[in-house]
Amino acid sequence: MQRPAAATKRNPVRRGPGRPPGRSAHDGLLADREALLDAAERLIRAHGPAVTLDAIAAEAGVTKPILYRGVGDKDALVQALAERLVARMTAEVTAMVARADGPRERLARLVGGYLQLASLDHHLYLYVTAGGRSDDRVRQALLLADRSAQGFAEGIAASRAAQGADPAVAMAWAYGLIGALHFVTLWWLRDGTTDTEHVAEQVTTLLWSGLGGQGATR
Amino acid sequence: MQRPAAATKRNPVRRGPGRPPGRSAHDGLLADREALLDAAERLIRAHGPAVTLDAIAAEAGVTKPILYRGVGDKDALVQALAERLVARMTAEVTAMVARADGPRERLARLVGGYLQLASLDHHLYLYVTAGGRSDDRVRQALLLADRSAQGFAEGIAASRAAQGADPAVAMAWAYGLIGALHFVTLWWLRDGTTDTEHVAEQVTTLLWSGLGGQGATR
DNA sequence: CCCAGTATCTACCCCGAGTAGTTTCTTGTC
DNA sequence: GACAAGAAACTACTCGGGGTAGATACTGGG
Repeated sequence: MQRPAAATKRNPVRRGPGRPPGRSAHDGLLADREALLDAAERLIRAHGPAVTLDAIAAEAGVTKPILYRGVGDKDALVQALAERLVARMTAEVTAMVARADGPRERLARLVGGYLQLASLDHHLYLYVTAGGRSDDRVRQALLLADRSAQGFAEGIAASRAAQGADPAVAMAWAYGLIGALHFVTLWWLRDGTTDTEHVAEQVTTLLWSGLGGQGATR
Repeated sequence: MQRPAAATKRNPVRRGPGRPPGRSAHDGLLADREALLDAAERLIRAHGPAVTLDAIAAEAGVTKPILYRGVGDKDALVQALAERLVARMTAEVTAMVARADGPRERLARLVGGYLQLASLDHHLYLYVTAGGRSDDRVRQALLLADRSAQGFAEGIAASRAAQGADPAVAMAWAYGLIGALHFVTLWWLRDGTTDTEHVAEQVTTLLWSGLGGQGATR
């Protein structure tokens, strides 16, 4: 029940718990949600997907409870980062796709863009696709997919409907597409045997023409 | 430096560390590698993918160090279980595929078999695809894929060569295929909106004819 | 000036992976 | 057959990361 040691009012030797002295509120603009997520991204980019929540909080200049208040638990962090990553990738890929001629070329740009963006952010990509702690492993694995499948599915359904084909396949196709992209990305990030363009072209061919390959020669 | 309590020679009240009395060696045939893996599978099937190594050891009638001696660390366990699962799935799917007519029908059986077998063993499937602890998350995600991609790739390369097409796409296609199957499986296991056959048919169509869909009407 | 309320930190808990060290059994040797 | 060296198997620990409780300092209204 006694002050730990010689911790007089302005003594910087802090020991016990409690809000630290100094630092009046609104001092720096620390610790809002976006700043926390920015710090997490920075650290993951720099140190790989194995960073701890303590380290992320420290990078943001705060401590764990603040991180929990602002973002939530680790699953929530992963989910928030996934949403930001998906938003960025979607925007970039959409822009790439817009500058394309036929539908096949659009697919080619999508595949190439996905590979390229994932490799640029590959630590973050890994954190988001495999970083979770949840018992519900499925949620983690499908996080990226869930966020982008809706958009994919709409595109697929619209395209199919325009062709007079059944649009009900959209969801299954969306997850299949993303799964294919994801695994090829992981494989390519790990082994990196071929160059991007080559792999992208191969995957595009698979996704466009299928194993049946009626149009595969190209 | 004294015996904990009243633990006389035949007193079943064991306290301190040390090999337990009784149990002469070769008593029961416990604790060989296969028995350990069997116990792990049993427990995962029964209790989901969140089982601990302690629990697995207990299920096998031994303790953690024995599990480590027989199998290795958690990554090794996951890998060993993945190999067994892949072996079983490959055998079953191969048998199914053998009873099929054309190449498209073979693909359809492969897809359907994959979905069906994964759903039968879905806890184990999740443990193997998402259960690892490794910092190298990629390895975990690709474990199943690595084990089966080789076989897929050979099949693809052979088929392509027979058609006079470039077999170099085989590896990329194999990972793409498995990724598509895996994500559709996860999605379907989680949401389960449609019945197996329907989803399998949709995925088969995607993989056989692609998004281009020159032969998509079937 | 004081008190309620709020912000933030330190120090802890929990749980699971992995390991050290102790005890018992076995087997070879005299 | 007694004994010692070594193998086998256990208990109990450390370590590390996620998550939380409780202590302490700042802020603003009465």
